[in-house]
Amino acid sequence: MNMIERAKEQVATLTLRAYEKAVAANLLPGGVTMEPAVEIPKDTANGDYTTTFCLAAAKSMRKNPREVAAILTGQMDLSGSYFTSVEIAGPGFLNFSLGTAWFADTLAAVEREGADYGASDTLAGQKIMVEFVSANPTGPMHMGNARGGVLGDTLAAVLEKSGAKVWREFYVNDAGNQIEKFAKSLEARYLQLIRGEDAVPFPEDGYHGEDIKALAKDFYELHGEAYCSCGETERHAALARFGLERNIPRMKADLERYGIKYDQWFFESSLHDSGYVADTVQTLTDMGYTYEKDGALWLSTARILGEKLKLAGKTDADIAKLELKDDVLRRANGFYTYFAADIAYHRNKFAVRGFDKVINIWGADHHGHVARLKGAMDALGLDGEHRLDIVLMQLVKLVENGEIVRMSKRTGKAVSLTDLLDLVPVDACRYFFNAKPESQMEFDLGLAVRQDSENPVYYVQYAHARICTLLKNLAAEGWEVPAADAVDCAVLTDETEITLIKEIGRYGEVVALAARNYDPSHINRYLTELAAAFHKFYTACRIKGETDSVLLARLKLADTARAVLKNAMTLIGCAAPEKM
RNA sequence: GCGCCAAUAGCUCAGUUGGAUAGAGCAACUGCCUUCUAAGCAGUAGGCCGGGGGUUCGAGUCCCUCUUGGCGUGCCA
Repeated sequence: MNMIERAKEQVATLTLRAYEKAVAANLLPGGVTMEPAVEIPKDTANGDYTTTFCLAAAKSMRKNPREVAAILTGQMDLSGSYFTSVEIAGPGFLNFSLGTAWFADTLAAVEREGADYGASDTLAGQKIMVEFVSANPTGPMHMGNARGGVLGDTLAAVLEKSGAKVWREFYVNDAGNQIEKFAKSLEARYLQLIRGEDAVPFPEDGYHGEDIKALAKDFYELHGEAYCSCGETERHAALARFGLERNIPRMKADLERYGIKYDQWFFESSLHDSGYVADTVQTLTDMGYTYEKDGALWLSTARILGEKLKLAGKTDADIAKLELKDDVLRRANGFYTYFAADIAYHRNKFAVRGFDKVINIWGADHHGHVARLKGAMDALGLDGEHRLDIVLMQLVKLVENGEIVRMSKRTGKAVSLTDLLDLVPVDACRYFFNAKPESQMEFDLGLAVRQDSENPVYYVQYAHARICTLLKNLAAEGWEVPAADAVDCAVLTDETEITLIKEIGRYGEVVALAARNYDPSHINRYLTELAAAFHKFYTACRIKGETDSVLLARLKLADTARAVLKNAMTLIGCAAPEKM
């Protein structure tokens, strides 16, 4: 249980105990069974914790909420608790104020738990896969992939911190139509090198990027004209294989520069080769979810989703309005669609590899796919509704000189991750891209280049470096950081000291929130607030030259702040430098 | 047309399950370094929380509706 949960639990217990005493003394009617709701007021003038119990329970007691509150405070015994006072406020809030017992417990918890501080076991025993980026291996990755990479990796870390066993996976789309398109594009560039640019037309829907030309050139230098006169199928296969063998290691290298490492790179082709796609489609057919039309095999998506919506309480008219459509699984030409492979892939995640939960980070442009994939999992009896979660991430709008730069592989104007990292340091990228997934973001290239002290990541890193120097200077004078139980928290009375301890104590709650909401950006904001709390403390309170008990308590407080800053920065993948 | 996401300070965004006087950073302005890192701190200014209805003790938050922006609605992936 984290420090906030412990305090909240005490508020609820104290309130209920006071209520029971009031009932026993015939001051209030009995029979109220509701659990007191405990909140943290926005304004600390209203205490550190507040309960709305009196507001909520007053009605059934046929009393005024303030009256109930007055009776409860009269019966309340705070001795031995974290709290030093309880006050009635506003329409009937009960406001509790924290005392040194909670401060001491917080410092002790950070000391005891070390790198595990902030961790919980809320997801213990859960095997979770986070699949993210999964960019097409047909070209370099772009800004949207950078955001997905940071988001996925940080989310995975946050879930790990909550006790889950997390598997990071990259799905490599090395089969299907776009690989064929990739091969045809390479083929055109390759033949152009041999026969001249005007002699070979470039496919209209091919990949126009410079990287394709470069790959074709490398291929030509390696194989010469050997693949000029062979059959088209053989040439396509050779070119595609060559291209993928070049591109995939580059993607790995780019992601590693961001500190992102996967447990597995899963190849779509393996699902086709093993017959698992065919088997999955056959299974759906055996279950009666498919039919043939116009030579293709269709999945009855409309029926599957329609029945699901009906169970959820939608009317036939509502459902009709959605104009649900069926999907092709196997084309008339005999090839399986991407959708069929994706169903097989997700069936594999659940049925073969046994993940309890699968989280996919997708670009918002794929959202039309969410319901269909979940429906297909439901049809297979794998409960996609509850076990498959899709985090939709809005795309990054790249802006340069006020102009929007399109991020498309086809136009070839994309800014690659490599380019980006040459401009902006990794820490800044990780911090910047770790934003709320559903918010659209603009990335101004001009701004990125001169992103130095303006970037909030430096604010946070500076706080950490500042503490490290401070500790070093004090150590040189013979002052060692004391153990928590040797610190007298009663001397920590300055407002900035108390705010800082409260920030430190809040960390576990922030991690839990980030995990619950699948939104690791909570950690970013927390870091800014923790750093601010330290900077304010540092400005208001001196350490050197104070009396021993004050010096030691402040030294311990600073060191504890340092530990939590480092803990949280590590969690989001940012370095915590010891000097700047 | 239908669907998903968004709309809060000049800009980028916070705002937990509905709670008390809506917050922070950047930009602007004013102060603070002979004493532990000024990449910092203190202060000033900046708001019909897109519009309108509803639900209730109480709405930025929930429901309806309208407006604006992004995205989707392929035998593409």
